[in-house]
Amino acid sequence: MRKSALVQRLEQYATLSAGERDALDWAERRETRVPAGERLLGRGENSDTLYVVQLGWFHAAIRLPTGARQILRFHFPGDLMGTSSIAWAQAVHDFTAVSDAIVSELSKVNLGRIFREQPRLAGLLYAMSAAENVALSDRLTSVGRMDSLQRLSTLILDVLARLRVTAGGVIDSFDFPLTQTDIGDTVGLTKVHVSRTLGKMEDLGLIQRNGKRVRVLDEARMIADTGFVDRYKEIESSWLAPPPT
Amino acid sequence: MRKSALVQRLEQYATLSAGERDALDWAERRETRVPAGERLLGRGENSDTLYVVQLGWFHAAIRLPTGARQILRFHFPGDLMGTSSIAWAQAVHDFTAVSDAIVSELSKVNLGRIFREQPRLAGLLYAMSAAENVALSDRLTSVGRMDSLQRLSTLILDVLARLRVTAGGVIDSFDFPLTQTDIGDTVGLTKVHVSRTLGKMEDLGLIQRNGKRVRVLDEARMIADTGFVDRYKEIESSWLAPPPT
DNA sequence: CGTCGCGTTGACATTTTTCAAAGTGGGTGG
DNA sequence: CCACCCACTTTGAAAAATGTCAACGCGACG
Repeated sequence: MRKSALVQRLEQYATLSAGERDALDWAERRETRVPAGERLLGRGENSDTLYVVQLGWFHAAIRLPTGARQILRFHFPGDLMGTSSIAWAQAVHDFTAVSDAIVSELSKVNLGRIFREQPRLAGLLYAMSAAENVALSDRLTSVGRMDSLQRLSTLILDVLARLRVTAGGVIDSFDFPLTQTDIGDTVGLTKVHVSRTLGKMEDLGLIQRNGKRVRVLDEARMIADTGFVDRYKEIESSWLAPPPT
Repeated sequence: MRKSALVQRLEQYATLSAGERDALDWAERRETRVPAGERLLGRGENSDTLYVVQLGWFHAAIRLPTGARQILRFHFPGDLMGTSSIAWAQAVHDFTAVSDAIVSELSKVNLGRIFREQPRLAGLLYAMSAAENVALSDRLTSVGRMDSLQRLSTLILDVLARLRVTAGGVIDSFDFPLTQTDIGDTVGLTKVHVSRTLGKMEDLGLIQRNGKRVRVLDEARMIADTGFVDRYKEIESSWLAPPPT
């Protein structure tokens, strides 16, 4: 069996013991393919399970009564999806595959078991949840207090930073599988304004586009202009005791 | 010794065992008074401890290089503050007392001990963190996809819902200790526009103001207009096993 | 070949910001 | 007790950013 993406993620932050790895392997079930564009879980549906992204992108979104949509967050391989619904019996957000994807399930009950038997894993998951919190805070700051160009810059820098974690090297271009409507729903702009602003960013020499591919040309200027901070490089776990042996 | 507000909060979600209560009492240290307007912790400062709000309001904020500020979240009694910084050695946000307040400290190391010895508490804290994520998501949705009137409505409804949790009854007015600059920094508007929009809400008969006091007159219409969902009523914890005895 | 989703562009409308000034009220020192 | 001050709120007019509506282009796909 392939090593779970969640195990790989956690191993970036701490060395896992065999027992910890086994506990995760045991808890994850039922790998499922999800084709691009398909919704994995809709708001209001019962949710007694979480999902681990093994491959591909997802997004989490809320839909307003008016039909408007806010995309809250993207989920990459190794992310635990659906934690936001853990405190309620029904899902709070929609989860939709942005690209062809594979997930495995981790039931809430099994998560409870991990909390009981593998306290350090629990702590790491807690830290990941806190990191998610900060990512949302950064997006909120961007949407609440920046203009359109800065919002798109932070989005691109953010995606770049997250991809670099798994890519293992420094990348400066990537495939951006979102439509401009999706992008607008992420940063709080209209698709029309997204189109104009991306055009302007190209004119300014900040980025270069080729179909769905985006190349970042002047990362330094984009960072200076937005105050972007890459928070994905590390997470602190020294407050957690070493694992049981 | 007074019962910790965190214990009270958790007891709303699950019946705590004596061992769980003791573990929390033991972990919390050093109550401190914080006068209104004082900053408890600034971004970038070392943070090896979390804070439990015992009394009063705080807000968590980010400051941009430009000087702009985004207020991310308000913390009420029973909230665990600083969890967002748990994955980093330095604080990520500023925490400022909105009103005169009292906090106690809960060091990260003691939190680690709770995770090891009281797995169900760990699970409850995880659920609280997930709930915090959802609250941020709701704010992001409001700022990203609603106009000024709706943003202010959701803010007022949100504060109202959170105060009702502790007030124990249905309240329809409350003291709002924020300046209009603060409010604007919360919902992504200028103080000038906040002033205008609050005036309009009064004209429309949605609210009524008296100094710093706000009375909600037409909650039904505000809810219908925003799709607001009160998520503070309950949190699910049935995926957690009963506490050790 | 036609259709459909997506991106682009233009003209115009609306919302929100900016800048400036005046009003208000609570607190403080004389 | 009064006068002043300071932070905050309110108001107006003009500017800027963003949204809306509509048309067109383009490529993928049946």
